[in-house]
Amino acid sequence: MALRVYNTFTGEKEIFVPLQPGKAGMYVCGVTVYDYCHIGHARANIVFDVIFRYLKYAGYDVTYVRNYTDIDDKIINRANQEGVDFRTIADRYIQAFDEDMDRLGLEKPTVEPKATDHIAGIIAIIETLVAKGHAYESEGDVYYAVETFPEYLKLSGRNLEEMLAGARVEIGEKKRNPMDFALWKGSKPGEPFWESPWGQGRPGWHIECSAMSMEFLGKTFDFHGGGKDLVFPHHENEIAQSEAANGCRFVRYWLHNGFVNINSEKMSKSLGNFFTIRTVLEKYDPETLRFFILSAHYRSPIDFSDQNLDDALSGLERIYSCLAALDEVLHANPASGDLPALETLPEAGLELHEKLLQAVPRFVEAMDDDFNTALALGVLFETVRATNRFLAETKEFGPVVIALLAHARHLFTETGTVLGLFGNNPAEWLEGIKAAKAVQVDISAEEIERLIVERAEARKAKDFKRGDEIRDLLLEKGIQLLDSAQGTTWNVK
RNA sequence: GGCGGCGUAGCCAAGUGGUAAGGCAGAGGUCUGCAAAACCUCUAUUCAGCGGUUCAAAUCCGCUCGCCGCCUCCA
Repeated sequence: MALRVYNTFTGEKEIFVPLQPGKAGMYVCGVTVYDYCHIGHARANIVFDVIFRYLKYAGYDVTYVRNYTDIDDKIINRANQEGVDFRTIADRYIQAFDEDMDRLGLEKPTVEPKATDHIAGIIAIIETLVAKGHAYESEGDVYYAVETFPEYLKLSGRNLEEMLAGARVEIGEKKRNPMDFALWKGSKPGEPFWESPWGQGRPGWHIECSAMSMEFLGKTFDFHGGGKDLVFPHHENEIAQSEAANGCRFVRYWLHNGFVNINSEKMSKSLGNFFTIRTVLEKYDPETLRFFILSAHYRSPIDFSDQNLDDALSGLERIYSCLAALDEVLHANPASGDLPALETLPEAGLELHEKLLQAVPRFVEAMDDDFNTALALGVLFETVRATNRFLAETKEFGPVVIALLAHARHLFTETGTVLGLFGNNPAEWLEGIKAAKAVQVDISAEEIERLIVERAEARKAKDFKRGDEIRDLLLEKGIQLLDSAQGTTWNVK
């Protein structure tokens, strides 16, 4: 079945029909660069990274635009606090954002425009809006007159009269209607500015997205995404600006991701209950964070907690352990050929064979259904179990068996490309997790190794009492021993 | 107050009309000198509650309870 996406605009899942066959245009609101990103930003960006990857996987030629808002009141405030230029602040946090996204395994969007590089385009749209009577100049500011756009609030399903009746809307003297919003703000002394037909000033918050999306994707394009909190006013205002200026439909499918919660409450700057990405990554592996985020549907709220991250890590370890086992076998036995015919498989391989045949179609079906990554991961876990079972029961690794295992391995490589997961060398990744855990343990690796040797000697001498003593001692310190034919390894519990 | 969402096992989480995926945790078993890992089996007669529609409801409708979001900068 074809790709279906939930469109905020209609409130329904719709079959995706691209504007131009074989192509997809996507604009996602980026960050305002005045501080480090928190995990809410991580979620939004990871979610749209996966959507970008999946659209490409599905065969579309995708143009993905994600902007940096590098001029804004908050940036100016921050610059004033530090006594530096706004550019210094913006550049610092653009770099920080790039580092964070890179660590989280995000692909680079096709274009990452900055608002300040598009002032001319912004001014051009505002001029058009003024000329068409949708905007007016007022003491150096330019405002959008919401009453001139009958479809205003159609995205968020609100009612202008009722919103006006709400006491929380502050009436600015410069505005004709309290709901009008700024397209251009005249600059105060000492503030950064650009020359414009209305004097020196800077763009309002929403207009940059109208300008940049039009520049790179055209007047009408396929997807526009962002966090749920952007529906109003940001996206609503973008629609008003773009559609009034261009006289045509702005966005065809609106996608909005759910929040990251802390104790079931929205994480936000104002509540002060946020964690920055870098803080979280001091404690957790970036792929674990990514895996955690993808373990829920992108529109659902997701609760961030140590417990949930630990569970995610356990799940990811299960997958990587399976991949490490596969790689070990495949490394020792060169793979070749296609998926073997059923009748040539040993009994234990039938289930795996069947799972592998279904895996990609099921994965695709899950992703086609509004990017259901949680379901998709479920499919992969089923394959892990089938693989483990087969591995546990297989003694001889003939060409047929190897071909089957190679296909299992390939499944994870292929789906991992879409999800941005499993890209690490499994053995190395597991080793890294182990090392990270080992740091928190009150015993050195050398000491552990020494005790393992001592235990081996004791066991060789059939001194199981001493051997068990050592094992229990280590277990007490959180070290779990794993005996195998090749010797003893250890893990941090 | 207006608009919207959610409530599925101890925890996380899919499933939106056809008889409850998956993960974590837990219990028993196989393996093991004993363990661990892995594997096998088990763990929701039931989807917040109460009514209704239907041959059939976690899924649709109504009401109730609880939680959350947007309405102000916010991913």
